[in-house]
Amino acid sequence: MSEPLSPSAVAASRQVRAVIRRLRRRILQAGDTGDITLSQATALARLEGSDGRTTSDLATAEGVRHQSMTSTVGALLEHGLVERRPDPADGRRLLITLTATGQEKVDESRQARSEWLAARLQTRCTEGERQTVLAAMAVLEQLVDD
Amino acid sequence: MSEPLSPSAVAASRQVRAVIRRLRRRILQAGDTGDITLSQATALARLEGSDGRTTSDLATAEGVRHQSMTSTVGALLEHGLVERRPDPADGRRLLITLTATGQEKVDESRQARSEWLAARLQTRCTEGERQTVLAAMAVLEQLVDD
DNA sequence: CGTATGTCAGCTGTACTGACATGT
DNA sequence: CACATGTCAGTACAGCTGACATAC
Repeated sequence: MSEPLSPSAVAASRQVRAVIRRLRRRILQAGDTGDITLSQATALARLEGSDGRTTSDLATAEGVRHQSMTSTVGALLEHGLVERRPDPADGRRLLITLTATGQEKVDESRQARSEWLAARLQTRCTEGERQTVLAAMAVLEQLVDD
Repeated sequence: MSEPLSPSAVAASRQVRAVIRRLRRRILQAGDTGDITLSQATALARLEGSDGRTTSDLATAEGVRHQSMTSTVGALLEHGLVERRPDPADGRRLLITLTATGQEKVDESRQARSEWLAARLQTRCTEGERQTVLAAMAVLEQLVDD
């Protein structure tokens, strides 16, 4: 319990907390694209190139509860951006796929640089810096998992 | 302007967003002292070492509307963590200061929230991984600044 | 008067927990 | 039976806008 923490652990902890607070605010602030919300757009992007993913699957990928993803997917359904069909192999599952409109939306978002962070990573970072960020995210992701 | 985004920019953007969502939830969970919320704790921390700041002042510092800060400060008042006194020089202003209990809370919250992440960075990462995280945070911090 | 400060009410976005039905 | 999937209801948090009073 009172094991000494290395300077880098303390420094990294403080830095991570400060950065995620600021990043989160900026991302949410820049997230108003008009018609669909940020969490909807994020889930939509994850469906690209998939034959069908379940709500629970998406929830795990996004790190939220499956109940939360149900409402996100529900909004996408109402917008006609995704459709559902039952999994013939497992009656509990409903497979979510992009509709043609949904696919257009994904392309549109990407083309229009609706992702504030992606645009900044592109224009204000070197490839090496982006690789560093990716590596760090892999490290942090492990820490979140139990 | 309309340059295509590199794969690493798109991948890093997605990863960062997923990781900050998970980290934030874990940090909230770990720092849950049961009484005050994260935004309250953040505002409280900003009052440390101050002779008195206004809600508008705090709102600007946190990058939120003054109406939003009013409710945050209101909660802190109800908890007895801050107190208000009118500014003798300007009748519109109410100066907010920490109470003794509020100062205790600042220290408490800071400890509770930073320990979880620091401990994990210590026990589950190598020194090299911690340096990678620190490097990535420096990169991301630049992106938040205008 | 215009501007700044502060409050109140109502809304949205996001994600949570709990309870429940159903299918494997 | 336990477990996974999905839905619905209710709650919490954090921010927003609009309307208003008050003080400079």
